[in-house]
Amino acid sequence: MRNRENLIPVYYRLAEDIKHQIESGVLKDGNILPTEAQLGEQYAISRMTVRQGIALLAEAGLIETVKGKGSFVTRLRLNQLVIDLKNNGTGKEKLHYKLIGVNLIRNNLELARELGFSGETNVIMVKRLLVKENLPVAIEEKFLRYQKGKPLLETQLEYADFPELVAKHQDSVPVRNDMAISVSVLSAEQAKLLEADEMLPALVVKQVIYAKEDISLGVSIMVCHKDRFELTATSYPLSGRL
Amino acid sequence: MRNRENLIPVYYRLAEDIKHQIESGVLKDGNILPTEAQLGEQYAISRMTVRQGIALLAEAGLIETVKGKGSFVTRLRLNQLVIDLKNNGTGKEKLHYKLIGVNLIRNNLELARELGFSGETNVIMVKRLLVKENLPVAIEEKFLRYQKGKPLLETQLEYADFPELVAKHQDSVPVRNDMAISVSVLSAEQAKLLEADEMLPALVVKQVIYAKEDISLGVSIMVCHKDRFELTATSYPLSGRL
DNA sequence: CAGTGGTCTAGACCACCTG
DNA sequence: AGGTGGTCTAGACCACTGA
Repeated sequence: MRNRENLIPVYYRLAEDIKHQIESGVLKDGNILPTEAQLGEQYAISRMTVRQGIALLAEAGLIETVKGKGSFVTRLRLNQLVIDLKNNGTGKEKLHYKLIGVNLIRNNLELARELGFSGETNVIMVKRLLVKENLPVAIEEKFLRYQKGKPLLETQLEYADFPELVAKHQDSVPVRNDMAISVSVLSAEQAKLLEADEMLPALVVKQVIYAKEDISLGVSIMVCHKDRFELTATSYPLSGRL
Repeated sequence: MRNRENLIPVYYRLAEDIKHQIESGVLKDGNILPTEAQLGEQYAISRMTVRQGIALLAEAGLIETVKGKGSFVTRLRLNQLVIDLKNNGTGKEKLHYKLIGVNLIRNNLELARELGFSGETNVIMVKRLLVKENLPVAIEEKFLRYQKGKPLLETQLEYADFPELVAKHQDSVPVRNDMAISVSVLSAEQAKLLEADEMLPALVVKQVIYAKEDISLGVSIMVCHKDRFELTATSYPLSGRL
């Protein structure tokens, strides 16, 4: 059964059929799917093509396959949410970045150790303000390993997001980004920058970018105005494309 | 080149080889990979097997393939972080759940509309306290569509996490979970439950569970003590299994 | 036009699970 | 032992890209 008249691939149709059966409750959590051979017969397609469809469903988290047993419907992993740092902040309005300052902090072992920058005691600190419609939204402080011969370009400082900035500045390849979300209150200095009251509660987002083998490449701390910034996440991307 | 002596599949070795080339900087962002035919020749394997390895890399977000052109190294999507609601909270210590109350709120159109429960005006509200080592960590309020003949069992109320609870209580299949993270201050009542001071800043995590076609099935609001709860996320799961 | 990735086949052998 | 999914092959045709 080659893919004639209709442009969408057969394995994709198979995957969608099963997906709809799951979402409508025909196939329930824990149910076993027909075997790959059976599905191949039903759809009159070869087993490898069936497997391609099965793989899509497994990737989306709708089913799990167990060697020697079969494929089983699983509850979607709705406990895993994806937070997309782009399209995040406060609505669709464009954010502007206002550079406050760039410092090279030399030989501060204390700081370097705190940032996890083993073997490097010179730290670059970048501080900038996120502005939306002339209203300050958050303060960003970024700490980077000093890297000889890799200057920070003006344009990078103004526009690049954090993982991108690290990638541009480092020879090492960033492979992981860890995030911690917590709550604080604004200091006098922070309140002034954000044009808000001191002691106002604030959302604090800390990121650490790692190269392979857990080598820390950079740390970013965002202090966000509580009424002008909201973090959102959704489970959807994990089960996307189907 | 069948898979002899070594137990790991060939396509997996291929994927790991390329992964290491990317992580060590041999292959850089934007570089094109050898064609599938070339890789097949290099590794002395068939093209379908090469494609299996390529698919792994694409799934992990390390490369992107473009029809008619080739496969290209991409920067990892470190802007997408995954929040895993299990293993989240405050360390590895086990959380206990203390049920505060269950209410059936009848014919409250205002509330039902606010929750997005179209066509259903009866709402079940579950309130419970998250406790760690005898210290209250967060207050949870869950709102569920009333569903005839689907009682909430004691055990579910005590242990089930929110998406699971919704799945158990509803006939509809949950397919999406949206989350919003914001900041608030404790009310007098909340402060009392959390054994904390009134007006203390608090992390607020709101979740909405949907069935297909954006039908809202349930809403959960967690108010977390700022010093006893921290949300963490990592980019790792998206690029996992390699 | 030649080259690329995307789809698909009809086989094969294997490792794993269950009765 | 018989059934399942996991791996792999050696072909084939297609749609898309670029020169």
